[in-house]
Amino acid sequence: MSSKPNQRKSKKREQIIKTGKDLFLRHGIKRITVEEICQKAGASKMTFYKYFAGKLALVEQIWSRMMAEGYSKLDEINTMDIALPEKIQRMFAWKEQYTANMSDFFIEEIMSLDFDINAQYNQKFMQFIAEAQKKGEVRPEIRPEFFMAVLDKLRELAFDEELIKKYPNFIEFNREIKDFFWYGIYARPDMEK
Amino acid sequence: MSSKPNQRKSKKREQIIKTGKDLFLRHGIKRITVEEICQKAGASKMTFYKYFAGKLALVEQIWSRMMAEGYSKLDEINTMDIALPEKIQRMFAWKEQYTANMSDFFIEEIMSLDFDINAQYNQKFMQFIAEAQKKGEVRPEIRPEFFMAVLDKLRELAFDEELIKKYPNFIEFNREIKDFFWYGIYARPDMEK
DNA sequence: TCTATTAATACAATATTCGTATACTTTTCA
DNA sequence: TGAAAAGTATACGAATATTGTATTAATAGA
Repeated sequence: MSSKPNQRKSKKREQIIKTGKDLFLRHGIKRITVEEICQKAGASKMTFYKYFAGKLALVEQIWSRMMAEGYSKLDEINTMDIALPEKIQRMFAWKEQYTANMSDFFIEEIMSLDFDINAQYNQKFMQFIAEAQKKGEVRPEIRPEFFMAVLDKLRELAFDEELIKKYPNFIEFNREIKDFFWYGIYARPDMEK
Repeated sequence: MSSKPNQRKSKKREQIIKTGKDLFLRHGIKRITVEEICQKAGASKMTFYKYFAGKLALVEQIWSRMMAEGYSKLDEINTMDIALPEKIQRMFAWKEQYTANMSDFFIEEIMSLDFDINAQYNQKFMQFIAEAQKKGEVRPEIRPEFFMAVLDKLRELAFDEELIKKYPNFIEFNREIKDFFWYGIYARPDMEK
């Protein structure tokens, strides 16, 4: 009765995702062709297009899964009975480790695409802040809408080529933004670096 | 009186080589475009084509320099007053460290091209063997011509896709070949692994 | 065996990359 | 300073590579 077969469970599909992720993370998106993924994944091109509308659809699937991991981690850390600075530190630590083997190329490219999942993640993040606000860990007068606007603006910085050049890599640059964001927000800027 | 100006000393030229090397090692040759190199090197395409006939010419230049480093190291180790096994071990150690941050892609691609410099390196290597032979460290009945033939045949293995798949990466595979080569050659196969 | 899935190949439509021509600006240094 | 050398920006046709689909055949699981 199921018009769509067990597409989610196809081994080939999983193999394509796995291979694609590996290649994208290492080399970035534009450098990798569908055919290369298929070849390395041991699947034919037809199979690829059966499961994905195109290269970007695959990227979105991969990114979505990665963001899901982010969700879990965010939740996990948020549930912990520790202070905000400690949470933030742990989140950064996790993210740093998580992005350690992503090439700058990939990060830069993925930032320039905007998938729905990103918006969802933002929302999740807003909630996190709102909760911290309720606990009095973040200045209460800041509005969620302002958060969003600031986040957007800061993201725009990611396209300032000249600025980026001043950093050894994109991860460093990203950390700078995050640091500013947090230290500008947090009520006690004396937290350990 | 010099018809060719100081092309060898051009800063842009050096920058292109440096950038190209970095990108090629990380991602392999076919993935990188001339324009990308130029952009990252801060040079215009015209400048690129002024100094290099094309992408492959740049690759050859880069590879040539790397091989030159290999020469020096080979010489340096060979001059040392140590036994052959120790020399071999040091050469391997150096090569491993040297190739550690080369992507498999680059290694695979560079092997499939045959630049003159490779032949020269082979010759150098033959000399090294010949000397070891004189000292009685390698079986004396093996002829240089045989060395060459064996080397060629072993290199052909590098195109056996099926075989390569059995190894975690190209470097591992390479080590297997080298190990076979040496242990098959060396008079005392009991040398430490 | 029947049905799903996958493969192999060829293909037109597109997109990308190459390498050069042209006209221009900046650097170098005698 | 001013001529020579080095480099830039842009545009472009030609060559190549990539995409996504159609077709036909092979293969594996229930």
